[in-house]
Amino acid sequence: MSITADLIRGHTDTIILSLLMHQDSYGYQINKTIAEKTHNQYELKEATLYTAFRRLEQAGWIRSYWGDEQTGARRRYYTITPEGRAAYVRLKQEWEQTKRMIDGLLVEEV
Amino acid sequence: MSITADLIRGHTDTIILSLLMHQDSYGYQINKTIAEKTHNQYELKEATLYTAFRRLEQAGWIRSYWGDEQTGARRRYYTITPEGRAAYVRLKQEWEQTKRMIDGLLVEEV
DNA sequence: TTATATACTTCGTGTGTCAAGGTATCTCTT
DNA sequence: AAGAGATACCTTGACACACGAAGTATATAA
Repeated sequence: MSITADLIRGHTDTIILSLLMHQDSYGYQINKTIAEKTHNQYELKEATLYTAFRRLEQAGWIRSYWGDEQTGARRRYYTITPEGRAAYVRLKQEWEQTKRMIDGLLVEEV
Repeated sequence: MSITADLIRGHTDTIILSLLMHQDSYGYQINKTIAEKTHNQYELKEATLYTAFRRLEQAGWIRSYWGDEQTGARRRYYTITPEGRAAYVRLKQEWEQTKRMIDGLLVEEV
């Protein structure tokens, strides 16, 4: 989409988990939601997105199931697990801490 | 040091440039300053640090010269170039933008 | 019928981080 | 005089995440 890319690295999982906190969703929709919420400033690359799903499922933080669409392409839905919710809380705290840390390191006066 | 690690990825260069905005410095000291400023929450691994220096010098954002220490280990000092200062301004803006973006994506209610 | 949107997947590559190892000098303690 | 610890730098190889590119398949709008 624009600038950002490497700066997000490491936050992908947190972002995905965050969206799943509300409700189950599937890859394509999750990405559209991200685009929407960031006013089209950001969108995950498909490969990144699906890699993250596999990683999160591997970690036991999400579970997946096929939707029962009668029409259109099949959708693989994801649910966040209790462990995933706990992980999200941790990751969010880490984000807050990291944010403060970086802010403390970057000088104001330019 | 603690938690953080992957979350910083991509901000290393910005942090180093930020410290060089004040004054010239050398690897070891830069790392100590980071540790100090973050209350020992964070410190770059040496390999990461020196890799970053090479990358930044390659990009023309910093220049290096040997200090004239009469005693103790030799020190390679780094100076930020005008291009480096311009880059820093950009990187800091990108950080602010990324920060807002991620904040907008992470739900409050847990 | 062609293009576009929806939807998922896999493979190979690149970049940044880091563990581990190395070199060398100085100071403080024993 | 020997040894430990701090200071200071450097290189190599491995790993993880992100991503470009390509492929599959269905539905709809032009």
